[in-house]
Amino acid sequence: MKGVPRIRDVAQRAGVSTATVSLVLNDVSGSRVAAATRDRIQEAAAQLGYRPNGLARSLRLQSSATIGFVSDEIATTPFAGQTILGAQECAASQRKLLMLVNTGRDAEMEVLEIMALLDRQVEGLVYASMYTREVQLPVVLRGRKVVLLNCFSEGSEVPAVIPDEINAGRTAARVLLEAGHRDGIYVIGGIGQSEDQPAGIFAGRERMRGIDETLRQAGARPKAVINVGRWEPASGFAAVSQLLNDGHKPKALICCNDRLAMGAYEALAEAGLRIPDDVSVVAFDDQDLASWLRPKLTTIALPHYEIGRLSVELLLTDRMEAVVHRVAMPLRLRESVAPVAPLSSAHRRVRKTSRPTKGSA
Amino acid sequence: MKGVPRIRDVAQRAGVSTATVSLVLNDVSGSRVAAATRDRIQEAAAQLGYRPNGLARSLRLQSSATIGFVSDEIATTPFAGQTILGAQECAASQRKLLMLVNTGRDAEMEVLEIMALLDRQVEGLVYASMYTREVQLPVVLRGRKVVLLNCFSEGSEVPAVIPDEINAGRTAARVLLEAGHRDGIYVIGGIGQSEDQPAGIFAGRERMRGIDETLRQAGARPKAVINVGRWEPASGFAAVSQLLNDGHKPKALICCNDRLAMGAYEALAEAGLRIPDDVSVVAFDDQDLASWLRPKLTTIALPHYEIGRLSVELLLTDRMEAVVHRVAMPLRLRESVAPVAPLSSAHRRVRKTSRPTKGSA
DNA sequence: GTGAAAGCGCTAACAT
DNA sequence: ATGTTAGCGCTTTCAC
Repeated sequence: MKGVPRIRDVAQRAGVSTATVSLVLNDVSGSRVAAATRDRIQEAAAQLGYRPNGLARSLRLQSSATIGFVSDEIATTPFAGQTILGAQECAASQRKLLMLVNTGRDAEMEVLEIMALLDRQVEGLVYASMYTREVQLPVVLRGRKVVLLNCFSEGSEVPAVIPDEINAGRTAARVLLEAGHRDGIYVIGGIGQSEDQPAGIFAGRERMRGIDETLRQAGARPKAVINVGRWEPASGFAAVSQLLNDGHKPKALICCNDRLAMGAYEALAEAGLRIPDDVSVVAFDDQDLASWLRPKLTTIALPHYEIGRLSVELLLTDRMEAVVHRVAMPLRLRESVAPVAPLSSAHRRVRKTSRPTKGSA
Repeated sequence: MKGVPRIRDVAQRAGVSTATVSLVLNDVSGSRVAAATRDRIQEAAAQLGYRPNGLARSLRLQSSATIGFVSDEIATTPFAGQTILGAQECAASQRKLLMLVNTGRDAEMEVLEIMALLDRQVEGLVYASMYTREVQLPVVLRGRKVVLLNCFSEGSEVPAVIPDEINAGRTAARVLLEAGHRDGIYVIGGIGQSEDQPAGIFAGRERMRGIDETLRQAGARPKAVINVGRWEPASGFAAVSQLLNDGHKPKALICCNDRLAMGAYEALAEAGLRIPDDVSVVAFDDQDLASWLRPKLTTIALPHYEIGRLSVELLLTDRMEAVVHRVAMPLRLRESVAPVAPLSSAHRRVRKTSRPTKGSA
């Protein structure tokens, strides 16, 4: 025997047929193999370092034990890493492998890449978007076993997994309300309306819904909602600077993502306002950035890992109903929210946030 | 014919044997098939929407057209996304698929995951580390076709691809020198020595080497090198605050990564020092963060994409010599470096950096 | 209890 | 110019 050992080599060495080796190695239930033979086979396999050829096995079994992961932009955004990790770990737990493919938002490429996956007989596909949005299910995917990750598609009968943005909005509002804030609340970001997105972006619309609802239920409402098209630090800085220049005196800011909050931090600092003493800030996403800011940013986390994990789990457990699964977005309580100006009349509420220790880093 | 069409179905429909279909569809060079037959086959295949079964094909061809990507931590760090993207795109350009696996730094898991890949007959493997370091090539990988990504292994005969950190260090120093800085240069980070890493981290050692060398060649040297164990914003803040408190008057800071620079920005701001007017700052990595800072950070970029791409290219072109490929780290010239205090004697040098427009966002 | 043989879907050497 | 056949490495009836 030369090269990689085959089942035939194991059979030969153990003095049995390949059929018996297969039975033993796969531990087939209803098979009656003598204990002695069994041992001989196990030993032979071990000695040779035999490992079944997965390709041959897959061909015979008509199942590849792989799943395809299609993403529009593997890159950028904190989304990628944790999402893929969640998907991969879930797949691994069922002894499945993930085949990764990236389409770069190019429709033609997308078809090609998906076909490459299909040709390899993947058992199912995850179709992932890097930011939450509605998508048109690619035609090549119709009738396939697929789950949508971080996107959804009205009318196409496939399950989808997205973050529960509405509840995240509620959480953000609640954090502020529980700290006693009712007045002077400003929202930076809004629905994220822009030329490209005249109706705003999904996260923006949903977060606003939750914020508005919860505030209203408490009889409060934002002093103003500043729509921002690009949710980047520079826009956050511009928006908040403007606000301050216009004479507004915010007591609390809900920033529609961490990056806007970063800009807000700068603008507040420049105006000599301290966080959270003068102004409380709460945001969304929980990028790494959030814990790099000083004081550390209280934010509602995108559940990247869980979204990836659940998508694959649905696939593997064959839960293919056209349901939109909304994954909870957990609150990361840090240092940027403080109770509203504690009056001399003693402490108003429990204070969960530790006071930011200025200059201690 | 029911279900997915097979080569047999195409053959039947075109009235030929499967062999001929294979010849035509694979466009085999030395084969003489009548143009008419050829057309009939093409048409039949098209009508049926026939696609060869990749598993069967791979089994027959003894080549799976897949490559394995093993990483210690798919997650965190900006590394993941772009690196995987580079690897995937390069693979795709050769019609190969990437199988992704993550070991979570668990040695036992690592072996299992790698075996899963090997069982699937991957044609080669990329073994990736999320931060540059020396690794011990896992025994299961010995004798396999593997390239090390962002890591290297003395003594194991495999190629490695890492960022060219030494030259990055030189670049950082050069940027400052070219802006006229010679005195008052401080390095924040150093070799990154800590309890865990008593000899410092690879990036730290190499960056320092390049910095020292270039500075020395210009007859300059850092006023001080502040070693920092954890290269995070908080440490950068602490280090620079300390410096300032101790009465130092830095004119330029080389921060060993962007995150340290973020902390440095804060410390400088708190001390009322402006960047780049009072202090120039240059850093390494080019995380997203770098362009979020105000003023935008001049930094030497980690070539994530190229590292991923090159690793796969080496694998696919079979360049398996045990060479350490050092990928250039490009300079991202932004706003955080300014010429040293322009004397009344007119402009000293070309000024490439645009003046940071305070407050314009 | 174990082995012989068929067959997963494809390609390639060899016939014709 | 096209068809026949063997075989990639494995699993799984079905005989014995």
